[in-house]
Amino acid sequence: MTERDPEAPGLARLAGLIADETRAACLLALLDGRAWTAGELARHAGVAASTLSEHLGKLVAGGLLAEERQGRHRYVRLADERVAHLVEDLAAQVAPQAAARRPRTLRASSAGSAMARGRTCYDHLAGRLGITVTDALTGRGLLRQDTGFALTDAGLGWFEYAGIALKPTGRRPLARACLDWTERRPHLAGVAGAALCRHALDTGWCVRIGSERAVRVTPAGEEALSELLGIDPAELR
Amino acid sequence: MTERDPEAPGLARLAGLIADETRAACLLALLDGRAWTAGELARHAGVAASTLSEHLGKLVAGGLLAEERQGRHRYVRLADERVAHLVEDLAAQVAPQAAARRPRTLRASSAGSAMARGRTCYDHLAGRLGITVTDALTGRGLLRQDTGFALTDAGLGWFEYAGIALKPTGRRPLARACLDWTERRPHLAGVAGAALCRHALDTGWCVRIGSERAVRVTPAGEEALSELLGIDPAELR
DNA sequence: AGGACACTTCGGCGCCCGCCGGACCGTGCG
DNA sequence: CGCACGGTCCGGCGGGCGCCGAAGTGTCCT
Repeated sequence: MTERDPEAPGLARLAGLIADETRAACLLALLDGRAWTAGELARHAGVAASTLSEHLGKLVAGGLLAEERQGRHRYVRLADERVAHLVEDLAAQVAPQAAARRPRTLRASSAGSAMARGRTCYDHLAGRLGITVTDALTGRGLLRQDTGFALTDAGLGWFEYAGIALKPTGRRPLARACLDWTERRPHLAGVAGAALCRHALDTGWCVRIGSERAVRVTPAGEEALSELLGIDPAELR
Repeated sequence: MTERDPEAPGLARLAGLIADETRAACLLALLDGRAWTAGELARHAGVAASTLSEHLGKLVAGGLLAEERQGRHRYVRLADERVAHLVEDLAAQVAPQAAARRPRTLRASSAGSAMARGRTCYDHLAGRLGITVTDALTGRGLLRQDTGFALTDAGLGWFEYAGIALKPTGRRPLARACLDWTERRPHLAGVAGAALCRHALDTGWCVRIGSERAVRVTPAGEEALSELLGIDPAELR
């Protein structure tokens, strides 16, 4: 009959890179958008350094990770935004089942709630913080979600007014919806999402909690978000 | 250190479903949006019926496929639009490497060109046809791609004028970009893309070529697309 | 009723791959 | 300079899984 699609082997190989629990754990950890050392990932994943070294080799060879060697350290991060998008989407597909199990231990629950309040998702804001900002933009007519997902002209003006530069880079879309897997709702990603997140961290609207992906809104951030987007500070706590 | 993400096992399991070449071939085949019998897929993939039966069992159990049993036939199709999106995205990630190898045999090349001219991608139009229509919508101010991807108000009016109903279904976005993996450019998917494709097939603007994913524009279709979107019929040949 | 056919179940085979520990190599620090 | 340490390479082990053919079940046709 018709021959098997020629891209089937490539598809299988790509999926195979993610199909290992240890590698999956690495990719999820790297979703914070930062570079980790091989050792950190090995401890995080709970396997021997030698094992993780091989995993990194495969992920780098497969184009999912970019590496940067500094002295005796090997730093790796997600190769680009496309890979982050891919992992997000896969994780979001899994989430519906995960939503069924509720937080078990107190510690997991409180750690979970910090993450649920606000975190970074690769290079943009996510969690309730990300949703709140996205909703505020939409409610003020700066972002259009009813017929797709795009900034309006007023939205472009808002970014300019707020002093957040949006420089178009290659083919990456200016605005893109990223499905949050705790809130199960779309939030702002793409160039605009990344610029907003960077601005928020640079100007001190948010700070990272420890070395984790979770972020916290500062008093200065509350004031700025209230003024620029009419967000009630209580929503962020 | 910090514990491994709790969704790592789920992510690995999901990817594992796609990580087999035979299952990948099935998923790609099913991207045409139609239901295939187990036997058809077995012949397509070139494995024994018994082998394929087991694969289908896993894909269905994993939620990637929906099945429908009719008499002695087992029909399967992609479970929903989310799954189609996922497979598309993974395939698009693979495509860059595939683009390097050019068509080899004449037969593959001509079969490829029919697919490249126009085809369905799950439930919307893709290939050069999909791109041309998307570009025409964008050029006429009906679709906005510069700040994201969304229909404009004029675009909503166009669909109404053309007699294509857009009924919002659940959470599925009205317009969404789908990256075409032959053209490497975004084309219209989502509710609007599906409605447009269905309308095109129902009213005879396009017909399927054989039992494949490839579609051909009819003379009536050329006239309609020229009148409604100013598309030069020569672009579609 | 009987036979053809689509699909499923089962047992067995063989390969692939993730894991580890131990040896090795290079960097950085005291 | 030498030791500690991060990372890599290698051999070997074990489990998981995709494959098949043969036997079994249910459906449709004649």
